[in-house]
Amino acid sequence: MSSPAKIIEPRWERRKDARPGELAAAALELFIERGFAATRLDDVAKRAGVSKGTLYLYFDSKEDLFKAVIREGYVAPLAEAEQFLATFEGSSSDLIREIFRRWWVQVGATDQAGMTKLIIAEAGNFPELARFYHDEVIQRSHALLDHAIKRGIARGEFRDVGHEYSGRISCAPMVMMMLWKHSFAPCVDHQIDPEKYIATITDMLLNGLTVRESPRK
Amino acid sequence: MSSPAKIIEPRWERRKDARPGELAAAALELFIERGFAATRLDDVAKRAGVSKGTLYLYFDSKEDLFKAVIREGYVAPLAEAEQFLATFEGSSSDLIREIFRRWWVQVGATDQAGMTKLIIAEAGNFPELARFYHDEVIQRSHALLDHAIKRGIARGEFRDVGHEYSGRISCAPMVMMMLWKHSFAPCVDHQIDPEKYIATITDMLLNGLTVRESPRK
DNA sequence: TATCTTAATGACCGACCAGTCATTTATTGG
DNA sequence: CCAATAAATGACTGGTCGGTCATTAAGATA
Repeated sequence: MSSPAKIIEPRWERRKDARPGELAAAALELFIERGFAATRLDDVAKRAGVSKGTLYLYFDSKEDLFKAVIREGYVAPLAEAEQFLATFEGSSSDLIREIFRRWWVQVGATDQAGMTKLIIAEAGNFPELARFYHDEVIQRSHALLDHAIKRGIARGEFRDVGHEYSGRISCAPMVMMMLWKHSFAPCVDHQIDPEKYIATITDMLLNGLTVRESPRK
Repeated sequence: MSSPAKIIEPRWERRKDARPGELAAAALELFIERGFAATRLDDVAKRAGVSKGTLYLYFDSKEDLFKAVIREGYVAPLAEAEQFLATFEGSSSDLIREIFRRWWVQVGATDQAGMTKLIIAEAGNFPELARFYHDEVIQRSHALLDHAIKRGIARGEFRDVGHEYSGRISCAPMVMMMLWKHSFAPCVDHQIDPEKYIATITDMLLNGLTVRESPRK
């Protein structure tokens, strides 16, 4: 009944180097999907194609795994954005538009966007991680927008709207779209069209609601 | 050894009418503090001064308790806001300003604001609850702002910014402030001044960033 | 091919918690 | 004062999941 040339598959392979990365990637997916507490390490291991015991060969605890995922996640599209801002030469309106566009392509549309929700959700349980994320990501994002707005003011393109909260407020609709994508979007049928949404943001942000005597582009 | 005039304290009292409200209030506090999944019903009961068994006399399940908390906190202020909008007679700019002001006083500054974070955090694990919150709170909030903007357009006060996302975008900065208050604010020292923040929102929302030929109030 | 090292396994433990229900006791009404 | 009623209790159950460890077997070495 058994084929004569049967190849015996090994039950598992030794891949010491690849395991941590694969486990962290699996954990990222599940943390984003379910949150920290609700993610079972059995599931993380299964998604990485190993057993839970193997996970504990590479990470001391669930929290250790979480920290590893966070550290690995704060990549440098932000650094790139800061570079872009420093060398941009067009109008400040175009700069704002371009920042939002890149933000969406490089972060918002990727899995990384789910990290925002994750951190907000777990901030209470892991204040030290929240602080880290705040300093490395949030602070810098706000500063980026703030800087773009200051540039506009300095060039006489923008009104002086006060420098304390303008960056934060500008970011809010983008952040909300990312949060939406990873919270309500999967369970209600009301999807957001990113392109149209971003177009509306920039229009509202730049031109405001009230009518103008002399409308601008 | 025992005093002769000893008053025997009853171990508990019958207070059928007061229990549900007290339990819901205790649940709100703990849900905000720890999240939905991490809140133990034993603790809710203890904080309300009863046993867990009593909780189940008034609520069918943990989810049922959650829905009761939502209904109690949001439904009334929203209905009031809808009523306010329908009868408001001033300028649409003032209407927007007043909506934000009331939003903050009635929800944002209260414990209820923490439910927003909670729902975003747990939406993936409890889609039923997310749907409920979406239909009862979010949809109506967006519609409210949207309606105010439409009113402004109809009266020739506002530009037509497209009706698909304008309500949602207008809400975003307020929602972000509520999220901030219940996530990062407790663990970083960067506090937000609500009054100043709201003033900046309304200014930016109404007037936009770009300079005007003829500035408005 | 025989032996050794260690990556990987998975059964197991103990703590935790939503939800149940038989029992207790405050309150009411005759 | 004495049932009768039902509000409230808290021990208990069944299932879940983070973390452990004795065992297994893949791959290296000679």
